[in-house]
Amino acid sequence: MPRRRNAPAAQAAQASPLAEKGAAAERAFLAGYDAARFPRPSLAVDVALLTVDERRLRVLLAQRTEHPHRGRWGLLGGFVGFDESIDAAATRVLKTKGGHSGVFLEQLYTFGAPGRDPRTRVISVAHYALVHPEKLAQPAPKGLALQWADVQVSWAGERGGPAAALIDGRSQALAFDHAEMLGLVVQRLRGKLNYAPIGFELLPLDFTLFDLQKVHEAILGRALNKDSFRRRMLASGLLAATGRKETAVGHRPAELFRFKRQTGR
Amino acid sequence: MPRRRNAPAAQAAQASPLAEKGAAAERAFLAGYDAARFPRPSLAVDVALLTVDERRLRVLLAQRTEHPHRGRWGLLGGFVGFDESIDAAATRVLKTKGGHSGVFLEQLYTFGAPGRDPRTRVISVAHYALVHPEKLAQPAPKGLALQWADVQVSWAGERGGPAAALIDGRSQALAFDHAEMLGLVVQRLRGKLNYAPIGFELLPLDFTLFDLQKVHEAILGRALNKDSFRRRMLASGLLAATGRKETAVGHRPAELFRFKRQTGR
DNA sequence: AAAATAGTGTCTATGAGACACTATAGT
DNA sequence: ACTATAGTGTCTCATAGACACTATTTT
Repeated sequence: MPRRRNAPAAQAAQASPLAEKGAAAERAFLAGYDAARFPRPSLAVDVALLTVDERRLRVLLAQRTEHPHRGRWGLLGGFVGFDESIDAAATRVLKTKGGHSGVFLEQLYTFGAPGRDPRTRVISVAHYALVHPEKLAQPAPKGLALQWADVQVSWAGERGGPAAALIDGRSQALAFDHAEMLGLVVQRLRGKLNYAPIGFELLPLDFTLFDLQKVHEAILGRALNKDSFRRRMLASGLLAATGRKETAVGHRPAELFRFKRQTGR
Repeated sequence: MPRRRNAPAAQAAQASPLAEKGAAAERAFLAGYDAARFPRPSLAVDVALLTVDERRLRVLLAQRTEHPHRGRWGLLGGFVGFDESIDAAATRVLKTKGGHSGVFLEQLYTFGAPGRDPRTRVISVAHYALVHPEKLAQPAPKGLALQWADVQVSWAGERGGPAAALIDGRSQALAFDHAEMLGLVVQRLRGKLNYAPIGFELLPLDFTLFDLQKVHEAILGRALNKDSFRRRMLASGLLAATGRKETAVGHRPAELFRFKRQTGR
């Protein structure tokens, strides 16, 4: 996403006399601005960290240790600091509450219905992050109850709706509106899979074409045609053959590929 | 978008003894919660109202009458009330500052870089709205300087980047990060055109296939194949033939169609 | 008649799905 | 030898683009 800081201030610097008068007026206005005049909602971020393991789409949940919804499972969440960007807050929450960093992370949607948090008005900017299961071995930050849950949606295609999270096969009532957030994540992923190289974020450095297909199938919730999938992926130009093969697999070993990063990414 | 209010409170009502104890503790916690402990950013919405007129994609701009960026053109914006949902705020801003209601309106992305507003920390939830040019005749709310500007992007396809707004052919420096917002709107529209019936929002009730094609071309920024476009649209099942034809057009009149709304929408 | 767009028919290129077949590892 | 998956070749079908042609209105 493009982002810019305070560009207008930089433009005001190169001032004509008229512009200088306006700039002075603006400085005076800003000096007298009282930010506390209006009551303001609190701002939070929530992060759905996803992986695909054993053909299943899974999400990392944290058990809430505080009210509200104490004891309930929910996405990784936290408040945004006053001088902290939204991206930075999401990155920090993922690291300190989920123990992961350096993974794909993207903003999803902002939830702000009054009453979604019983404490006070809280706006939450929902994010999703993707990690491959090899990285899962990392120990959870100590003192945190974390658990990977299966993601299950009751709708097909990209229709949308809430998603359920299953721990040991049992559906969990999630905190706040996190079931809606999770459903929206699945919907976004399914849409994005058609045009963005998103599957690679859920795989280790080296992977086989079948591995990649299993990731796609887990996200889409349906089986894909093997032949067509192979051709599409090889034709995409995003795969670099390593020349090496799987070992110890009980059948003919498949070739290992790597993701060929786009130029300038 | 799915939305839910305070569902957890409803669930707490059907209480087992253990759950009742937890609910009591939660009520006690909430009674003692002080929302003012942490400094909080202000929350705003911005709305890019778009139309397609004479094959050009256009956006409604408002001239700022107050600091900061007084005199500059920007999207329609305003603060979110403490008890107001984000959607409601966007609808209200579109109505009171842009004079339009009953149009397609959707959340886009949330901008929250520190310093994007010189007053104080302001988070803005960017939206976009679509209206057809027949509705444009509505008079602007009095006292507001509003102006339709041409939207111009310097990038092709869905690559993304900021967009420029042109009034009388001259590019305007937009307030805040509104050039980024506008660019993101175009990117989103181009993507959405492939799978969502978005073009109809920019057309009057009755329209010809060529009208629809012109809308698509304005959004995509490139010419489309006539034959293929016709076939695709007729095959989509979204068009209802009216049996009537254009009149007074200086050439063979085309048949008028209507948008066949999806069941349940 | 000229101009301009509407609308139809047909050919070709491309990509997905289906299916059959061969290849190569572990057991 | 058997099993399981890898990987190739070929056929069919659906769809997009290109192009040619006819149709129908106003000026």
